[in-house]
Amino acid sequence: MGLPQALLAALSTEALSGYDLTRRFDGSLGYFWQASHQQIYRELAKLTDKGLLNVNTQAQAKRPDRKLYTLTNAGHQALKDWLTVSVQPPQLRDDLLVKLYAGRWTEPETLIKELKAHQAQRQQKLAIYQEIARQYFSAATLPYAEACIKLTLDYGITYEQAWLQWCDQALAKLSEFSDSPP
Amino acid sequence: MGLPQALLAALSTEALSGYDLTRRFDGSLGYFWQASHQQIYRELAKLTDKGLLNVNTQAQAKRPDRKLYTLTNAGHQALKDWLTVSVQPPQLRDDLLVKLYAGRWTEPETLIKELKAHQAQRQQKLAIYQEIARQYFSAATLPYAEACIKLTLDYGITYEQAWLQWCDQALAKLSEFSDSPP
DNA sequence: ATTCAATATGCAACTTGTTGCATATTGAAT
DNA sequence: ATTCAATATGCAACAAGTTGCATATTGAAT
Repeated sequence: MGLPQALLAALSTEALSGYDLTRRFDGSLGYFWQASHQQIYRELAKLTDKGLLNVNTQAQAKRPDRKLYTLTNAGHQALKDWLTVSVQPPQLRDDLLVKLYAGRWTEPETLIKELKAHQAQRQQKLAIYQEIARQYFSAATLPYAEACIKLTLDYGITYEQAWLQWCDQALAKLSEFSDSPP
Repeated sequence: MGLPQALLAALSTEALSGYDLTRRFDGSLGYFWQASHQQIYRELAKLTDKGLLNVNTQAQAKRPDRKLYTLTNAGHQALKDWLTVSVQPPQLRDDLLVKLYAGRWTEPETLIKELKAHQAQRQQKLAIYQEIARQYFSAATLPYAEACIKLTLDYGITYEQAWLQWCDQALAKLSEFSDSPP
């Protein structure tokens, strides 16, 4: 239960189409919540049914109609209500850790290779987060709304940095069991 | 796609019943993969159908039968094969970050309260991880199999520490916008 | 001319995960 | 005497997420 709220949150400051939202979930929003366009369209229909969203269909000359969604008063209230209800920390489900748990059944080299692939991906993500922080959130003082969003970005940066730090240690430890020179 | 492998991994070193596995997922394994008993029983049936698991039903005097599961050769091979196929980093889905993203629609005090609740939970988890590390993994040198498992524990410790570090910053930042004294 | 990427939406089938319920026994606590 | 926790398994219904497919147009590239 987080996608409905993520959609409400995204639509709380601007009117967006399903397509726009899909791209939001590739970027900013997507750094802490992912959703495919199929999920988004389905959920938008549900939220509209529940009376939380308004649809404003814009006919376009030569393209499919754009359906712009905005919050109804009920939608806005639902978002505010949710903000006061406590939520649980997410459950961790990480294939890589399952692999390490069963690591005895493969060579250290296999694990090292996998870790390095993840390391490269994480480094990229971290660089992106840092670039966003530099470009959009480098002001000395931010207003409350932006400061809140910056906290999510800070989270991403802290998290990726911690992951990379752990990865370095893990690689060092595994190389102790490896025959081939590092 | 990780539950089947987590089950195979758990059963790769000992024969266990569904009930045993359920408790494993409350502890060690559960720190990086969660599953309810319903999921576990369903998946065990599936894996048995596929010929990856053997069942050895033990009639017990006055209790329901215990079904002890072990890996077949095919099951063991499936686990080994999976270890060589690369997996993707997990997708992040965190309600708390969605809340911060939409933080402008509520008071900083609401967010602070929520963060502190999560902080307490995380501190507890960290303490548990550290205690396990102290009790079972404090030897100067561990054999490969144990060293691999220790890496998953190290991950948990690094992750929770990083989270708590971020949380401190976040609380400090939010208190700047709060009327009430910290 | 044709392919390809981007724009824009959506259905259907499937897998995975959650919630609620159901059964049956033992032993300890109230 | 009765309740409660632990042991031990499972079904059914639902919600959430994934995968594959389908449609239709524009403009740029080959």
